[in-house]
Amino acid sequence: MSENRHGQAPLPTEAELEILQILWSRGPQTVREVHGALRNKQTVYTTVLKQMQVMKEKGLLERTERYRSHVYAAKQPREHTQQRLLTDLLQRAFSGSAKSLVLGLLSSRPVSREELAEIKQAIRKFEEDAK
Amino acid sequence: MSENRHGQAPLPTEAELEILQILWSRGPQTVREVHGALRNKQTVYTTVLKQMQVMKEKGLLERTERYRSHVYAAKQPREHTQQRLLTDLLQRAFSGSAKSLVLGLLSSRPVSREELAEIKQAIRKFEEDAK
DNA sequence: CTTGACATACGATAGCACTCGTAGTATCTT
DNA sequence: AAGATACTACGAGTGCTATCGTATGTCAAG
Repeated sequence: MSENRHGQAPLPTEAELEILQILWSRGPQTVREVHGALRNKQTVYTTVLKQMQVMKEKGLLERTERYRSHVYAAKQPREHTQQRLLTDLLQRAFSGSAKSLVLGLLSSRPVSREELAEIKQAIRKFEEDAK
Repeated sequence: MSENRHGQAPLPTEAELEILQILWSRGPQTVREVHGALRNKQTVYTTVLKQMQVMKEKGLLERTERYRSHVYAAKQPREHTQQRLLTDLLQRAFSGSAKSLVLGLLSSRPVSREELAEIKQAIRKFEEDAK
């Protein structure tokens, strides 16, 4: 009853994504530690606990029992989840057109020269890797 | 009580976006017409009606009274909403890094030669317009 | 004028995300 | 041993989305 049929976990919600970000950047953490990292949000300890329990049930997190407290880790790497979220938006909002997505990205806000250079570099990097 | 404080409507939800897509591509429509365009979803007429009423309340749609039935139109153009959705995802999932977003976009699935060319062209187009 | 077709308005419900309080349990300290 | 401390488990409430059924209004044809 816990996992999905294809072992494919659902896309994380807003609050779940925040927790994942912490686990991705800091590595496996206890609930206490995650709660500490979220202190800017005024959310109570047991809320974070409950949320991470639900995420484990959904297959978003893995849990390793430990001496005193449990340690949670993201089940999927950051890039994988980012790509799934992006693909989802690409379909829903851009009808699958990567071109208009990129165009939208550039015109959505002032893009610095550095940022543009980085983007172009990302494309070159991809072209290299493709060979 | 209808509009937002800044006249800034909330981001559309999944189902709302589907309705917006129809209005963007076909222009202003009655509920009956939108319902017709959604016949693949097995959703009842009054559901679509209610949804569009809510969207008007949120400021996502405009309504013009008419002889017998109302006509609804998207309040914001497609590009504007696409950009807001994209910016939202950029912040939430990519910590604002446009570079990793583009990289994620490219590696998320097989990208055809044509698609890649289109993307590069989009960037050139943006660089032109920037001058 | 009555009836049928077609429209809007709106209440009720189910599901999900998020939140918190309380209870239970194990460990540490004195 | 007893109380303080720290952790997990879980029920329950709130708010929002999506859905549908029913009530109501309007017009046109007979």
